[in-house]
Amino acid sequence: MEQSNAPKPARPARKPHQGGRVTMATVGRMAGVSQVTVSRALSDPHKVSADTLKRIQEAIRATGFVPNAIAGALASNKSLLISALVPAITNVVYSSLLHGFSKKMREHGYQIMLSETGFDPAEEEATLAAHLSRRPDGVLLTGVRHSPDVRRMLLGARVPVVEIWDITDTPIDCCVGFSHPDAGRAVAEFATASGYRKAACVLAGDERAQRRRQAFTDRFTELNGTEVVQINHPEGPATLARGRGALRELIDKHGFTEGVIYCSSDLQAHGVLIEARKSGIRVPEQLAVIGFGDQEFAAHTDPALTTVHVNGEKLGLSAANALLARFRGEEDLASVIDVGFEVIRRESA
Amino acid sequence: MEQSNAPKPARPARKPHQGGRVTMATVGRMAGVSQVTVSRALSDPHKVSADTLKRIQEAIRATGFVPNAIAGALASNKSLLISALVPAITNVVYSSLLHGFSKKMREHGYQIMLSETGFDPAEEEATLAAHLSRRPDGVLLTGVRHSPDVRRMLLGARVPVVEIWDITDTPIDCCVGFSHPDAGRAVAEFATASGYRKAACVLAGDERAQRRRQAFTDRFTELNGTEVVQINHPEGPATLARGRGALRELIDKHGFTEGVIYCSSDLQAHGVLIEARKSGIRVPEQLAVIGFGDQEFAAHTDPALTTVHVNGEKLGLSAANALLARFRGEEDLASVIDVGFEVIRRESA
DNA sequence: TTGAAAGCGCTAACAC
DNA sequence: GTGTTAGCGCTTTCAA
Repeated sequence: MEQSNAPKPARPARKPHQGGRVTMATVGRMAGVSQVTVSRALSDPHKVSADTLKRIQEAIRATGFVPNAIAGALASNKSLLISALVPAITNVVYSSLLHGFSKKMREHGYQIMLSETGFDPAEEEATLAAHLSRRPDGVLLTGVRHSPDVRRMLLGARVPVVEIWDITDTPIDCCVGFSHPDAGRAVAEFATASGYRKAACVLAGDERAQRRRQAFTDRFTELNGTEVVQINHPEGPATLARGRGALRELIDKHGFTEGVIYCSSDLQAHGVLIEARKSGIRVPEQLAVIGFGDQEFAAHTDPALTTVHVNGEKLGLSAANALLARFRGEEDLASVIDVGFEVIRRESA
Repeated sequence: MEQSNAPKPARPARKPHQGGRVTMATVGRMAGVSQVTVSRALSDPHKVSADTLKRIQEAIRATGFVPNAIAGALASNKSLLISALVPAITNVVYSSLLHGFSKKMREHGYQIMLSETGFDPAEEEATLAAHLSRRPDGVLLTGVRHSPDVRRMLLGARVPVVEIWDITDTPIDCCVGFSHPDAGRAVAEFATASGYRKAACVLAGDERAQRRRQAFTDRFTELNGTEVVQINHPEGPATLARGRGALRELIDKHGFTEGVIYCSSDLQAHGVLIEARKSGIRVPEQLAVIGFGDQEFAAHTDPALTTVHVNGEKLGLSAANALLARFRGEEDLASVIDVGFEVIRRESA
């Protein structure tokens, strides 16, 4: 009887997946080469002889082979996935950022895993955890204020991170954005220089809008010695309806009928414009209006909206470049990229 | 000398990854159990004794273990990833769909891999191929017109697919949307019933907008026996600026100064409204305006915009439910879900 | 230029 | 309740 220190005949511990899946092995068999050669043909075609390459390509076509990036990711420890967290994709500010960002990343073979956080830190944390388990090669976060757990998770994952739409001296890894307080102050100075001595703020939105408002208010008061009237809707999105309501409130409750109104978004500013027109208030003669964001429509309202321009698509692109540079392992990377902003004078102020 | 038909001592064919990565094995070692038990503790906690469970959870906390979903996906053949392709995320129509869709999917543990196709079939094809290599568990496509290659790839991947924002009798798998021609006809009938005998179409956008326009035109002509004036900007996005320009063109080149103007989007309709006001044209007395989409602002323009409402978030939710039902392997699944639309009469027509 | 072997970190299947 | 084994489909390494 044969000695049996040879390896035991393997017991099938597991049924194979449902039949028919085409793998590199299948393709290789068809082309008369091994599985590795197929892998090489795909990742480094010039490391394979022209003849085999052709046979492999034919086999791929014939079988309809689609490489399994999951297996590739596991083996190479590169997922080619980028995790992107934004507060709300229905907000054009963020979706246009993403547009520029993902375009660039896609060109380099990365796909975007996208989630909304709804301005909620707890949601951000939970979503980030879910994303990190998918082992993204990079992470895009909106804003620079994050929970300690978010920072900890990110640091632990040793993954490049870019925070956008704001800047700070202490980014997790790097940030691309602009100073919101600076923007608020710039508007206050612009308004003052334009001769307005009274002001109101119309706010709806996130913590960044709050900081713009605060800086505007402080600076305007400092320059003009007058209080700034505040209309705040911190909860929920900035909408045209809220802009209209805000002007009503300003007029009816605050008797605010002259001066400048600084809105936290173009959409609200547009609402103010509409309500002003409806109420027979002339803009900018009686009331001036300044928006924020310079969305497409801002140049085409009547009167055209004076606002603050930020190049969202370029910002998204810079963010992508920051990540890509990190993937390349470049040294001396900037950790704070300030893309700035610009006050655009049109007709409304 | 010992006989050597025993397996050869393994030669390290590959260096291990950089040190320090925490795996289930690490956690198990720390908790005094095997790796599988850790796996079970995570996926089926009640299959593990309370005591071990506690030790495992402690070990997880202590090590900062984050499960590797890539490895899980490879082993289980489930990626928990959904591929979503939309024409443009900066268009609120699509982003609000996505909002509802991804919310629901996320609740069930799925993450969204998102790409834009820019209304370009070739782009859609290339992006889909990239997505499919990531082995998504489901695919969301916008529209029902896709290249043969797209259909072939999808069928070959044997993955549930939901096509949204349009319907057809021959979906790849299933579709959730509404009939665009029906919507166009409904507007024609609404306009006719409202007493308008002359009409113009202002169009910018995709093939679906084209079909609405065509149906509107045919039906309006059929009912009123009058030609419908056409302003077409098939390339590029629908914008406020284009709406304004369209009205100028209608007035200056076509002498169109009475009747109803049907726009392919609310944004353009809003542009028409603004231009009309600026030109001293009364709406709806002289010119009536109808939009499409019922975006948030539509109810708050002045005059308020008459438009066609489609519940985008609900549509996204239905799409998610359709996929989830397929994941559950339910039988007798509807392959065409018509969510309908509604003409909303406000002040502009 | 090609191939063999090992292993990425997990889940499925089965035995105890 | 827990462990053992095999394997998911690739990439990496080394040898030829």
